[in-house]
Amino acid sequence: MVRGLHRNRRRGSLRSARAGTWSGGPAHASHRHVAGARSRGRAAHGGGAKGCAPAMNSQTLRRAWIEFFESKGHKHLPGASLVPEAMSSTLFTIAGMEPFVPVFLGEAPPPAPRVVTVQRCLRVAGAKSDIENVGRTGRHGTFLEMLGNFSFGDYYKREAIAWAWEFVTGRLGVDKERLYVTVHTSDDEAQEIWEREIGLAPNRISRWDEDNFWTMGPTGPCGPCSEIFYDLGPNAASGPDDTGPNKGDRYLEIWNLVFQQYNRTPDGKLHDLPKKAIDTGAGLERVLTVVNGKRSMYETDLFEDIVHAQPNAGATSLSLHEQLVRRRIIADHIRAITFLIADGVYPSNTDRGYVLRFLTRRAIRMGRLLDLPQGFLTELVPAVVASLGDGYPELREAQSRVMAALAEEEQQFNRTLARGSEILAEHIASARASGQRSLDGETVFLLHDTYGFPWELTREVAGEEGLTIDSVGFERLMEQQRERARADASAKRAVVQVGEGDLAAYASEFVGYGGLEADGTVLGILKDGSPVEQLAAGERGQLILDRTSFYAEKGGQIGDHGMIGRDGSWFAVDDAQFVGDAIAHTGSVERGTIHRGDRVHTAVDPAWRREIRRHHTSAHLLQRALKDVLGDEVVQAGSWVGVDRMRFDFRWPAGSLTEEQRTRVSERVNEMIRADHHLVTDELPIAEARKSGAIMMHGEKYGEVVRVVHAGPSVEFCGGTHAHTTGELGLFVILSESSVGSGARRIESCVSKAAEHYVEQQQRLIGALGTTLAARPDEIADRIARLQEEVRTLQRALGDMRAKLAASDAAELLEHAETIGDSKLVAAALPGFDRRAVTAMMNAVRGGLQSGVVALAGVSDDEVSLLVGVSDDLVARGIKAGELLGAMAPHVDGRGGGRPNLAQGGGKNPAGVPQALAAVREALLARR
RNA sequence: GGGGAUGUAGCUCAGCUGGUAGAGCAUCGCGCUGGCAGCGCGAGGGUCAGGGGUUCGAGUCCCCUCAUCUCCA
Repeated sequence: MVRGLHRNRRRGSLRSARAGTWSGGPAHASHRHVAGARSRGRAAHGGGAKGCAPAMNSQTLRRAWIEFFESKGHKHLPGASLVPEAMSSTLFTIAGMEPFVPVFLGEAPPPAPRVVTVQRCLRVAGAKSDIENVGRTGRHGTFLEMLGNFSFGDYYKREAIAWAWEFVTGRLGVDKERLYVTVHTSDDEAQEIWEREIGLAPNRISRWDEDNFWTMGPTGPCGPCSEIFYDLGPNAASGPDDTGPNKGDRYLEIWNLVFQQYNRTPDGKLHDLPKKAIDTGAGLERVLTVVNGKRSMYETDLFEDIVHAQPNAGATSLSLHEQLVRRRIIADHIRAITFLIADGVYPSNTDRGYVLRFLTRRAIRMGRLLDLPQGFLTELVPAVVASLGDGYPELREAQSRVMAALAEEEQQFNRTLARGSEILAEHIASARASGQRSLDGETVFLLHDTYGFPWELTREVAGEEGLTIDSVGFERLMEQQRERARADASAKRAVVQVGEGDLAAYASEFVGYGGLEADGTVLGILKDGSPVEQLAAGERGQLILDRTSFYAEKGGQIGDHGMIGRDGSWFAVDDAQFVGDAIAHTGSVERGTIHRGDRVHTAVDPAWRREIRRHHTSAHLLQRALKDVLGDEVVQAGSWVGVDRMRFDFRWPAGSLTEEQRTRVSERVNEMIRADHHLVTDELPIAEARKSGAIMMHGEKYGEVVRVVHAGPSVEFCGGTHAHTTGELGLFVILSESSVGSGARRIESCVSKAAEHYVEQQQRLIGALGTTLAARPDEIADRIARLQEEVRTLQRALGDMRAKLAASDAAELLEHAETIGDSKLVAAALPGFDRRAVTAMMNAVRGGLQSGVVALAGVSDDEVSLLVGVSDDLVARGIKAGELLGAMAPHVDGRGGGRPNLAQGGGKNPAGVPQALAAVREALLARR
């Protein structure tokens, strides 16, 4: 009875879905957060009996971790964004060591010899692989926090192992009897430390090969590792074979100690690293599980709080266990979603934005299965912030922005579902009409691929109509799609690798913040992409210097122009770009010869740099002005600074700016320019800079020391070059305001000379208009409006006149109508009639001729327009306009065709018009 | 980055295999009318996203660009 009721309600909701409203309605919305939610959640997973307080919650564990390693001389660094640096090969930060990859590779100096971090990570790389396990096992999740301690050539295996053991057994008090470790087959040293110094029995240590050799990729730093496992007990075993680490679910890996010992070169050989390093990672969620005596990380406060924050389920056919799994998946996904948006990722159809969208839509589908009210996902954001806000204060600041972006995405998905439902209904109807029992794979794929309608929903709705779906055919098409994308990606990768390898070895120092000139040494020269020893006059190439005053394109500021030279030899630079850490100066030798190893003087074109500096500063002022006028929710989404204009993209969901907003923004910037603020640049540690409230671009990662640029009320992190005072900018002008995708706007503007130039140009244009129109500038708009009105009136009058003329001409033509057999024929040549005029005449003549054939030939500009009309009664007797036209067209060197009652054609030989008209008569006669 | 779809009046959309650019709503005018989207008649409103090509002729076919939606990597 109850089940039946549920099914009916469910069906009802789907029906309304197909009608275009997925809204649960206001009745749903008012049911959120009812008191029963908490107790129901508890009861559902059977944890209600355990009344004792947890040994440690996520916040105390996070703090304990940092404090413990600080006491061992480590420097605590804040975790990096989920969005890695531009050069990274991964889409997201996937490991605690990721921000330190350049350090391990020797490309950057270590921030400190010993470092401790809590690093947020996202693991959805193989979107289909692990994600299916999320919420189902106790240890799989997409968003994770990695606890890491690092040594860069400082301490090594002995200390790393000892401290790990001390933290787990001492500080956390984990039962030693349940701990097991693994060691690499080659690593007798680690085995010995575990046995002799820790005192672990040999039967608790197992040796593995590939499982205990850590690599970052096919090449680069790598080494053996040693892992600590916790025995969850026989009840957790996944089978009789689950008797130790790496075999099943019973033994949970909580810590991985990586001993970075080698560098693997492309030939596959291992070379000893000059400085051996330690990189350890413990999953916060897993450690928390163990500390609290739970079997699943979903039973810890990190997830329970978010599961409990979810509203009550509505009508659902899912078992309690399946409901809980769905709730855990939602909890996992909303954690990832919240952090992604906070770190500056927005839902889109490419790259990171797509992964975010994928997670969002997956979570919403899960919620749908539980019949949760629309918008539930957005409402969960505060719970995530409450859960993680202590560890990540930036989350609190981002909350309203995250909710706004998520609410928009939820709405977008509802629109997608509504549209997909309509299309699906059509396909179901036609499938049923043709007596099919199943929807073919092509249809399911079309709905998914083109309209974003999830196949699970297709199956569900089709099922209600008694149809199955061809999931084999669907999966085959999906695989083809994946294959296409992969083939493309691997083809692209192969290309990128060629040519850049030689430069990666170099690093250049930028010394141009203070001045435009510097002295350096030529480290390398490239011509056509390959290294050469020298470059002679007239040759183009690239120079790599150890020190340079040229700013390489970065942060949206374009590369400098200028000269590099030594006595008598000059190289003109027209671009500067980063290649790895090296700055490549592109240009050509104007005089003499440049050799590798030359001591050279670099001189940036002062006018060039001056204009760029001013435009860069204007970007800062514009951002400040946008926030002042539109509100602080404006977030920069990229910029481009050139020598004569500037492009600024920002998140702004409310569509185009009004005229008034534009004006106010422009006025605000000019105010700041007139105030003539001095620009002050501080270099400070990142933590202090953050406190100062400077605007920081989300997703951008900075070194330990950052540059903070003050320009009056504008305070921003920035590595670019700037004007000395805002007054230098002179005048700010907005050139355009446009869209760059949903929820993002672009402003193009200019300052200084470019702005002056623009204003002059506008004045010239207005002047020219005024002269042409003989009007004062303020009269131009009115004058044009009047002219347009006049043109319209004249056109209308002309149209009427034409119609009248046509009518009288038509009357005359009708008088001359011939009778051929029992049908009438009007055949006429119309000099000066173009295609439109002939068409008008046709209408006039046909209006006065109930039954008959009209054949007209207009001639204008040496082109002939043919038109043949046949009345319906004659069409019924088999006379086709197309055939008559076919008889006419050859005489004017043309062709044509059309429908039985009206045919059009044309040709380029006016001399043939009489013959063409004669041909119609003959054709009609022949039909008799 | 690759694939699919869409772009026509202010809005929602139709326009079959190329052959005179349409409907509903909205706007304006006139008339009728005792309401809730009242009714009737009429009018204005279009570079068919932009550019190129094929063709006698392109909203329709082909190519490129842009925008939006969507899937995959």
